Amino acid sequence: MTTQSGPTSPPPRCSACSLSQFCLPVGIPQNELTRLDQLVAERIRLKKGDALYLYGDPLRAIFGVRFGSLKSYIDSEDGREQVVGLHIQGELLGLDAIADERHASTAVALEDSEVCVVRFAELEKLSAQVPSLQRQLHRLLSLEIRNDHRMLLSLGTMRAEQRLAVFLLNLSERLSMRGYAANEFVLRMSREEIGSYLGLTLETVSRLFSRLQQSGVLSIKQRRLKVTDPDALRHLAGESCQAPAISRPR
Amino acid sequence: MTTQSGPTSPPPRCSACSLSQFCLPVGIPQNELTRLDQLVAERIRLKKGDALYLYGDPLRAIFGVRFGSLKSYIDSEDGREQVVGLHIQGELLGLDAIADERHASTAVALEDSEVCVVRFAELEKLSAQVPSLQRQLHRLLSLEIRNDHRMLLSLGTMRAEQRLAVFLLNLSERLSMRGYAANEFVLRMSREEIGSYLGLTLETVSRLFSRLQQSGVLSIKQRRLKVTDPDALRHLAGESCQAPAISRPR
DNA sequence: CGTCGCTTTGAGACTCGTCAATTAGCGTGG
DNA sequence: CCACGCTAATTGACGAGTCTCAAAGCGACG
Repeated sequence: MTTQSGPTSPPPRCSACSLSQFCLPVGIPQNELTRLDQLVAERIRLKKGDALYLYGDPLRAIFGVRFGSLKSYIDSEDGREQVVGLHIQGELLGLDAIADERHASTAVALEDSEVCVVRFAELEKLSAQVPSLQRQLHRLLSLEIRNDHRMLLSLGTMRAEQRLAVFLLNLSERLSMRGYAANEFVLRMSREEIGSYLGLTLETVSRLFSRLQQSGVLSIKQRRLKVTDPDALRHLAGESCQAPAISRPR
Repeated sequence: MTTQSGPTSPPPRCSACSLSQFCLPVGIPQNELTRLDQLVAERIRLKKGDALYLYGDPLRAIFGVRFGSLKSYIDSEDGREQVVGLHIQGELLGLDAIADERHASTAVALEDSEVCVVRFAELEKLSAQVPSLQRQLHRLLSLEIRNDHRMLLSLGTMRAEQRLAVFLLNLSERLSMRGYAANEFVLRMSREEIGSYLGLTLETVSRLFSRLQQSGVLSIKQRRLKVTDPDALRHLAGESCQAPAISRPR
């Protein structure tokens, strides 16, 4: 009930995966991909609520989301939980475990999901042999750092409404890149989980949704969200939505 | 005045560096270290306030702090600044640039400093040939992710006082690992920069210092800090100060 | 010795957290 | 198929914690 469930699916193949443009295979020539296929020999199915790994578990593998979604979180001593990642199709998780070969967070499925198991020791070995794989692994590690910095910017400088707007737009973009509707999707996290992710309470999140619905920016029923005025949402998120200009130090 | 200054120092050598236990050379056998020496052929001296790189600059190298310290930060559209890193001796910076080969933050020296220049393309190449170097690079990337997650926990769940206590203890630990006094050091960041790092205003930071001094936890004169009651500080930071226990999902 | 930047301190406003009560939705079992 | 119970979500009232604005103090440096 606590840990992962489900049997292994038929052997997956990165070379044939429709998510390869988001995941590890990016930039790897077809003939090298077969070597990655051999490495990723297993998938794990998770039911909603199942844990993929727990804080402290030894690192055996990192994981790519095949379908569904997961959250990862860490706990403070006093039992509060900080969601540090929301992982959807084609995204990797478990990267924070590489440092000392133990998972530094806990990952739980937000819905029935399936992940590909990338045994890490072998991935490292292969990435030393396949430059394009090495490149992509580094890219993904760096991207994670960058995203975390963006979250720090949210939590550090933005008011509640702006944080939520930024979060929704980011999610919207990631979903639409994967072929889903940009303005109509299902939130897989509860108000409490969203709050944890954004450094807010569940009540504040709920109130914000109500208010944004009231003002016609979006409509939300349970976790079904429709963005009715994307421009307004972008405006709330901070206008330009582009990369900030070069800054002047000092 | 804006960008880096100072001439190149005599050729540095990782194999002889006293900081090698914190930096890239960790775990690399002596005979391989000479190859790293060849790669790190340059150092840059920075005066307080000098920028090492700017947001958007093409990634040429990542950097190891040889002495001194730097902050890195990103800007939001409305001109606010979020400090995302404080880098002291032996720590690497620039890792967020790997994803798209452009720096995603700006790095500025907090005091007169010197950094080693690690040309990234060559580092990648070498790390494919030296497994222990690859291992350490991955460790450092992962560690950065982990630290960012800790910061998210701070900004997301802690009150101002606790954030500051956690920050001071973390800094204290990093300094003492490098042979400096654990309970007496100089803050290289202004109240404003500390506030930015912790998601607070400079006034709040200043008030916190005053209050902690009042209550005998520390004494601070300008940026000279003395922790007079480390246990009390640890208590404020959340007791155990150990890694949290394994969490129960759901 | 004066200037400038950083820091301190105060007063008041406002956002958001807390506590509490109510409602809505959903699965379960009678 | 409906009643029940549970969890998630909503809404309100209130207060605490920070932010904002403002003024004054302090130090460093030329």
